[in-house]
Amino acid sequence: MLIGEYEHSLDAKGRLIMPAKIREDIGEKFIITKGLDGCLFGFSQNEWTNFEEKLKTLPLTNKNARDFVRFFLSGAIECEIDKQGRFLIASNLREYANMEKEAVIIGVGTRIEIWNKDKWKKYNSEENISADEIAENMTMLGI
Amino acid sequence: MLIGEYEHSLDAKGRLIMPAKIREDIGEKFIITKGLDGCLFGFSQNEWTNFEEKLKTLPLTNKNARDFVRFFLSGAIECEIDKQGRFLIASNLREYANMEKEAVIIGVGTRIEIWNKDKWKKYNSEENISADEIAENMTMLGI
DNA sequence: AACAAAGTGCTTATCGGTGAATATGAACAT
DNA sequence: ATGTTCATATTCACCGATAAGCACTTTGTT
Repeated sequence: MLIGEYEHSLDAKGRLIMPAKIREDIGEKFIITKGLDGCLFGFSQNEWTNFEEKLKTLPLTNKNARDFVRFFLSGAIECEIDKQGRFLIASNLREYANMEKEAVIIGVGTRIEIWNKDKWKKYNSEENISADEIAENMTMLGI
Repeated sequence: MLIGEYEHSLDAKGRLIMPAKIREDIGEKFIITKGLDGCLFGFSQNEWTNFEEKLKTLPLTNKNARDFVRFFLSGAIECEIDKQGRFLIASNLREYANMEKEAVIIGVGTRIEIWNKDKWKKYNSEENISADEIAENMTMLGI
């Protein structure tokens, strides 16, 4: 189970440290893709192959399906954690998520998310994340 | 599994580098053909025969189906990757996809797609996909 | 035969990715 | 407080992938 929030910084070549506590769970090789709200998603191999299998079944003839598959697969890349615990974030993904220097990695259960630090702070300070409100919405989901 | 997004440029003779990370999966010889949404499709030998099989099952009696099959088969050409990792895009296909200089190759699971860079950027900036839609689809697929 | 156009192959320079070495800092035990 | 260990940050050097230019070969046309 992926949890926690970790701050780290990219080096000159766009590499980022994978927090020690997450390394085990995510595996030595894992996949990152474009995510929602301007962050990047990171999946373990297991979670990812699961997802791929489902994408494969979508029909080529349906435009919506094509768009969806293109978004995730073209945005995806396999990463490997090097001996020093770092991994490279491909330049197009760095661009997509506005990663320059300071980054935040958070664990969200089945995946991790990688954020530009400022964006993450801002996202948290906005009132859209009042805990009360979230709690209220949860009741609808039956929790 | 073909994934990722790679930018490269055609040389004066219409050759394009096959990204190193894709070369293995697609094979030394592969097939490209006209694709949907104004790009070119590229298949490994295996995926191509797979695709052909599917086309074969379409009913000859249906005009739509006949058009569909003609579209893909008439445009198809076998390509070979040279010692320097490049392949030639036939002139009729270059014309079809408006390939001049800058190109983008993306992996989409069972195939690659080759886009004119500007066209690809434009495609991405259009709201083909909204975050909500993606989120919705993700839940449906159980991610 | 002469020429143009298209395809193929080679060479070189540059840049990004990769690995190693070292420095910094936090956590913990003595 | 001191030293030890582990995790993270930073810098540097090297290597391979790619871009670009050029030359040669093949093919087709006049």
